[in-house]
Order: sequence, then structure tokens, then C-alpha cells
Amino acid sequence: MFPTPAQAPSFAAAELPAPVPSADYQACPVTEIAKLLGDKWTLLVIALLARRPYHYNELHRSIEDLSRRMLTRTLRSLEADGLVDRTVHPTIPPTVEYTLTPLGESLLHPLSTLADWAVDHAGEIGAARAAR
Amino acid sequence: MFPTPAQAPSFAAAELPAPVPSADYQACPVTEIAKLLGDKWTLLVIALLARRPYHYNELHRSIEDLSRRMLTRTLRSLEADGLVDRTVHPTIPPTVEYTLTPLGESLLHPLSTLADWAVDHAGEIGAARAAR
DNA sequence: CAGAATCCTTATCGATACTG
DNA sequence: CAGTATCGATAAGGATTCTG
Repeated sequence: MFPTPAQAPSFAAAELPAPVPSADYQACPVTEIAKLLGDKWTLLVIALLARRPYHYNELHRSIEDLSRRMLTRTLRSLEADGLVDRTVHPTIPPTVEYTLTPLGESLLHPLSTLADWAVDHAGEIGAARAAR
Repeated sequence: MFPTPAQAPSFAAAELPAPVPSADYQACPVTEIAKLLGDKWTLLVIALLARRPYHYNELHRSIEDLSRRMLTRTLRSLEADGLVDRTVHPTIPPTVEYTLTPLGESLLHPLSTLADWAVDHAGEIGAARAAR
């Protein structure tokens, strides 16, 4: 966590430095992740593309309440980060196919680890929330 | 992913259902996670508390640019979700100690898996971003 | 020390309309 | 089909002040 490559990001207690520097968090890879995935729709889109390639409107139809505006922004952002590929087929009318890049696919394993945690502990979280 | 307990959340392609339902994403545990950790400071605070218990102002000093307002909100939210414990010591002046709950600690492993991914692929992400 | 309360500025987001 | 452009509502966030 925190500093940069040397003191690598980790949530394992033992690996964290004693006095926390500060202001280094922008460079911290974990903060990077939060920026990568921290918005409302990104995880959802990734989960869909994990299954198979999708066309633009196909994604739009698949996620209710996701406006075209936000879908476009989400896809562009994923593309800019190298997680998603966008290929235009010059047919008439044109179709655009979105797929996960190898980098994007490499993210699926850590994400499913997190998903498993969420499933396993959904009850506890719910209980904590209900308790107030 | 998506539906609820039966079709459990997963980013493993094989486990996802073929035709995507929609509108079920609110109930999806992975979306839950995004809500849990998706804000600007939560991951940072968790990373600090992974190391040891912290006092309120200690956290405030440790994360530059984090206002007291946002720190309080972040801590309250973590508390409400059962990830963080808040214990008041009735000294003069009073001190308040924040620690991870067992549930919070159980989250550290999945998070460090994600952190490792971020470290391993930071270069690729940077390259993708630079390429535009 | 550990906050709550207020105000005010700025991102975020959705709805609508238009384009190649 | 696959977007872009513009606008207004709403929510997130920061600065400041006050309190037990």
C-alpha cells in the first residue's frame, strides 16, 4: 500500500510501513484501482464482457437504467485503461464490438475473489446494517 | 454475478448465465461491493486500519487532503457496514479508537489479491493510457 | 480530542434531441 | 446501429465555524 513500487500496495497488515507518509496515495496502485473500477457501472460492464463480446446497444439493453451517455463514458474509460477493445465493423449499418483485452481478462480472477467474499459475507453485512 | 444467491456473482466467464436479465444488478453482491468500497477514501482508510488501530485525528493527519467531514462520513459508513469498530474511551479529553472488525479483516485477503494485480499490471495500464 | 452544522462550489448523472 | 451535444437536476465534496 501507499508509497510506490518499493513499498508495494498490500492489505496484508505485516507488509505495511509503520509511520504512514501521506500524499503518496495518489501514486498508490490500490487508489489506482479505485479510480479504475470505482464508478457505478464499470464492474457491471466488465462482468458482461467476461461472458462474451457485446455490441453497443446490446450492452445498453442488458443493463437497465444505464443511459447511453454513461455507457459510452464507461466504455471509453475502460478502453483508455486498456481493459476493453473496441472494434468497428464497417458494415451498413455499422456495428461495434466490445471485448475484454488480455489485461481485462487478467483482472477477472482478482475480481471473482472479491465477488466470492461478497457472497460469503452478504449476510453479515446485511446484519450489521439492520442493527441500526 | 447478477441475480441473487442462486446465480452467484462471479467474473469467471463460465459461471455467468447466457441471456442477461437486467434490473437485478442492485441485488448483485458485486454491485454491493462497489457501493461498499467505491468512494474516494474508503480503501485508504481500510489500508491504514489493516496495520493497527487508529484514533480519529491520527487518521486525519495520515491522509492528506482528507477533510474531517469526509473522514467522519467514511468511518460512519464503514461502521454501518460492520467493517469497522468504533470505541470511545471516556478519558479527558476523550479519544476514539477505530479498528477493523473480524468482517473487515476478512476483506483484506481479497483486497490484497486485487492490490497484487494492480502492482503487477501497473505498467500495462500506464502504457495503455499513454498510447492516446 | 472528536466531532456536528452550515454554506457553497463543483463533479456526476439522466433526459432529450440530433448525426453519420 | 452507434454514437455526440446540450442542458438542468442532484449529489458529492471542501472550507469554515462551533461544541461537549
